[in-house]
Amino acid sequence: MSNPASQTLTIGHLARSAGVGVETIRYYQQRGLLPIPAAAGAYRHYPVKLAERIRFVKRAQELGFSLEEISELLRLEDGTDRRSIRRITNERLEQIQAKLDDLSRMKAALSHLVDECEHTSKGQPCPIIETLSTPHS
Amino acid sequence: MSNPASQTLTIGHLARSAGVGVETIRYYQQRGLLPIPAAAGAYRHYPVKLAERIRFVKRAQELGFSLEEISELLRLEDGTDRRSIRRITNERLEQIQAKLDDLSRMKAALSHLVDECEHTSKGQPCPIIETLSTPHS
DNA sequence: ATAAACTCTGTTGTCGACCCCAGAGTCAAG
DNA sequence: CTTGACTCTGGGGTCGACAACAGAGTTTAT
Repeated sequence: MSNPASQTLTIGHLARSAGVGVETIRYYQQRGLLPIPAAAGAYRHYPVKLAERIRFVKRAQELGFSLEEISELLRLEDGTDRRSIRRITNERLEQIQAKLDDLSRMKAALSHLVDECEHTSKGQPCPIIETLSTPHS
Repeated sequence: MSNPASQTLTIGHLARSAGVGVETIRYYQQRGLLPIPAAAGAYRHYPVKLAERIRFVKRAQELGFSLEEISELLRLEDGTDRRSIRRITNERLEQIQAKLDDLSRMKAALSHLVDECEHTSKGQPCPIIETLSTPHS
């Protein structure tokens, strides 16, 4: 405890304070999302501020950003290059839209099939199996 | 070519005729999605019919079924147990709906942010970065 | 008859985002 | 000063659906 400011934590405390596992932190370090502080003594001392950075990452993940995209965002973290930030975010939006369209198609197709399956007589083959069995519509 | 009916193919021909790679077929065999024909001679002879089964799998995958779910469906392939087939399909539909809701939330959040980012003055911090940096809304 | 192309079995690698373990060293409390 | 909880490095394992490769044997076309 010879730190002047003492605004540092061990990796375990940092992990708990950010709500992640220790391995997550180490993984982020490897990926370049977090700096690796120089070891003072045998253990490293992590600035408290890093907890914010970790939560940044976690929130971005909840919005569907990949760690790759997030490290791009982190490089722009000062917020000055808004055009780039919007570009990344818009790319994400396009991916989301594509996935939404995809899923909507699936949903429509499947609910249609369930519907048909419920309304065709028992003599007929099951439309779900039928559809999967024959060249695609 | 001493086959009587000769309705068989080598694995490579089967793969091409079904539009997949040889490894895919072997993988499906391991997973129990495809039977492993007894080897006649050194190579195995694959009934042409298997191509249909493979395409069944592929179409089901396009609709978002996992191989695990697909093997359930294959066990019901005769189409007699429609209730089970509908159950599986409905489960899939629920998963799809959940994912749709998820993505819609993300989309709303992100487009809102992009919008804000475009309309706040340059002196202010970028709202996208801001949002990612502070406790979640 | 020979070469190209294929098949067989079995193993390993890929992607993404971690989790878990081992073994050795270290720190803080009692 | 001991004990227990922690940290360090380095490795391996996980999930899903394959792809790639190795090395040996086989078939087919020329």
